[in-house]
Amino acid sequence: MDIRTRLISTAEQLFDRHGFTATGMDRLTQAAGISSRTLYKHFGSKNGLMAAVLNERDRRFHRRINADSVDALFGALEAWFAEEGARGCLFLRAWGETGGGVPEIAEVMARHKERLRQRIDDIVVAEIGHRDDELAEAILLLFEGATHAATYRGGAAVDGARRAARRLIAGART
Amino acid sequence: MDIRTRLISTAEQLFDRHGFTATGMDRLTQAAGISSRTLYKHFGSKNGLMAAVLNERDRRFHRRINADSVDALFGALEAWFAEEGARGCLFLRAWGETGGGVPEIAEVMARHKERLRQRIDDIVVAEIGHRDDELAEAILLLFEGATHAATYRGGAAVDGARRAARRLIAGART
DNA sequence: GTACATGTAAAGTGATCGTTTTACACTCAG
DNA sequence: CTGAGTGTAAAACGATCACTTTACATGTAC
Repeated sequence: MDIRTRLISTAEQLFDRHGFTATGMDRLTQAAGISSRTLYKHFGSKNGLMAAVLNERDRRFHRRINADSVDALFGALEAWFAEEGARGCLFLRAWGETGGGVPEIAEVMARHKERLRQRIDDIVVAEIGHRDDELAEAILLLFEGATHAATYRGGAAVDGARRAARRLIAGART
Repeated sequence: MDIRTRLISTAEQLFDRHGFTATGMDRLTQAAGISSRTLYKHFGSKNGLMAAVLNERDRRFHRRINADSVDALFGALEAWFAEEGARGCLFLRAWGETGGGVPEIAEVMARHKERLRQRIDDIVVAEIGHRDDELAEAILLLFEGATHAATYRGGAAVDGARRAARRLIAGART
C-alpha cells in the first residue's frame, strides 16, 4: 500500500479513537511503521496531517452517503456507524480541539458541511420534486443529531432520525 | 468569590474555547490566579477538574433549559448560545478527547444526556397530553443537531430545529 | 557511475505536559 | 500558645510533546 494512504488511514483511526491532541506523533509513526522524517516530508506538520486525514475522510464519507432518498441517506449513516463506530463528527471534533484556530482545519470542516447540505438539498428535490429550504434544514439537523446522539444512544438515534425525516417529508408532500 | 467556584468557571471557559487537552494546568492556574498546589488539593487531578467542570455545567445547563414547551426549550437554547457561544456539546467533546476512557467523565456525560432526555419527555407530555417516545426521540435529535450545527450555521440551526419540532408536534396532536 | 529521490534508524532540539515537593505565611479553634 | 487548616510562590519531577538533525541504505534514471 502507498505510504501516504497507509499513514492517513492509520492516523484517522487513532485520531478518531483517542482524540487528536492526545495522539502523539511517536504513536502515529510507530503504528504506521514509518519514520518521523518521512511523515514530516509528506505532511509538514501535525496540523497538515490532520487536514489531510480530514480531506480524505470527507471524500470517503460523501462517496458512501451518495443517496437519493432520506431512507437511503440514513441507511448509509447506519452502515457507516456499524463499520466505523459512532464517536461524533470528526470534523467538529478537530475544530473543537484546535479551538477553531487552525485555518486549514476550519476550511476542511466548512467545506465538508457545505457538501453535506448540498447533498441533502438534492435528496429533498428527489423526494418532493422541488426545493424546500426549511425541510432540508430539518433533515440536516436530524442527520447531525443522529451523528452525535449515536455515540450514547446507538443505532436507535439513526432510526429515530429516519422516522422523523419521513414524517416531515410526508407533511411537505401534501 | 469562592476559590472552587472561581477555578471551575475559569476552567470551563478555557476548556470550551481551546479544548481540554490543549489547555494546560499552568494556563489554568495562571488564569484563575491560583497556585497549582491548591488546585490539586481541591480536584486531585486534571480529570478530576474536568469532571467537576462538567458537573457544574450540567447543573447550570439544566437550570436554564427548564422549559415546558418546545418553543421555550429552543428559545432557552438560543439564549444559551447567544451568551456562551456555540462550540458543540462540551460533554461529548470531553468524552471524545479522552477516548471515552475516563470513567468519571463518561459517567457525567451519560447522566447529562439522560436528564436531557427526561426533560424532553416531560415537555412532550405538556405539549400533547401523553407520552410519545418517538416524538421525544425526534425532538432530542433536533436539539442535539441544533447544538452542533449552530457551530457552523449559527442561530439559523436553532430556528430550523424549533420549526421542525413544531411541525412534528402538530402532526402528533391530530 | 554518479546523482537524485525516497526511505530508515536514532539521537537531540527546547518546550511543555501533569504532578509533586519544599519552604513559608496567615487564620482561627482549643 | 499551639497545631491544624488553607493558602502562596517557585522549583523540580520524569515523561512526553512536535519537530529537526545526522548518518546511512536503497533503487532508479541519465
